Amino acid sequence: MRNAIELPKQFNFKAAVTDHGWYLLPPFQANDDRSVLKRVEALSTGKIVLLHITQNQNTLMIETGGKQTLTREESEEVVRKVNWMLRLDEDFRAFYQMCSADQNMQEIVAENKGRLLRSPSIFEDIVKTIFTTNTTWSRTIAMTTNFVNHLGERYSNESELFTFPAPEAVLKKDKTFLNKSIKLGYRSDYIYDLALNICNGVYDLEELTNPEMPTEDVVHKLKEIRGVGPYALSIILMLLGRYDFLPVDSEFKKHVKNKYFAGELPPKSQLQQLYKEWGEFKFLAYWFDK
DNA sequence: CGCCAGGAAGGTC
DNA sequence: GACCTTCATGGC
Repeated sequence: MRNAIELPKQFNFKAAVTDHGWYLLPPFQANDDRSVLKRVEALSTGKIVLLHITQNQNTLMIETGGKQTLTREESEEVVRKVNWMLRLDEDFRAFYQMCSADQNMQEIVAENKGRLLRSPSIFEDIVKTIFTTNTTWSRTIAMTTNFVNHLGERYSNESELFTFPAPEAVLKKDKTFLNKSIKLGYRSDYIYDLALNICNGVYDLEELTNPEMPTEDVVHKLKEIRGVGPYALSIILMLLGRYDFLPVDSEFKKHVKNKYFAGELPPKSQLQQLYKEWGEFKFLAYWFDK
């Protein structure tokens, strides 16, 4: 089955997919030349589909694998989720205007960059962000792969592909399982508590996707999540389309130390002042400064 | 063995 | 606020 979405005039498929590392984490996968993005996704009806997403001129083609036929509602859900993942509705005009005025950011406008891939659900993005803290990228891939393969739903009988687990699937196991089998280490507590608070209705993550909500309110709610500190907060806000906060981590420090401070790291207060002229686009300014 | 990896929590002062 | 220690795990 096939769905088509008309793309914005300024759109770069490969950049949107690969300018952030999420496409390397299951259930996302890309082909060798990164012209196709795939993903197993569970729809709210319970049907599990394999999405095959690619660009054909000014149209985004979404094929759902196999012989499956989708109802109208299921098709609409697929389109809605792909729209969110690739940020097709996000308005980059103000950012591009600032880039146009900066000699070092001309490429961003010329190549229609700025969109960074995100997961269909904010739960998945928060979990994956916690998997990036205080560890290496290879461990992040390992944790995500274990998490998906042990707790996700299988695409089909012959398949080794799985969905990203719902919070309910996490609660079917205990923290020891998360620790020993999925090897989340001390993050087991964070992930279990997050899933528990979602299922209990303590957290309403969907409201965080509402663009009308003031950023300070989103920040306040995200800070309540154990495992989400300043770095993770910045990443999650970026994934929600809010670029006000810098992800000041070891990678950020390495970058600015070499590029702006001749190998000598300045005090923390000074780090937070970097890119401040970019206002609500500080994250993107840093991200594309690399 | 110790140190660190795209940190964060919980504690002290 | 600024600092300190501890937290699993794996790579080196």
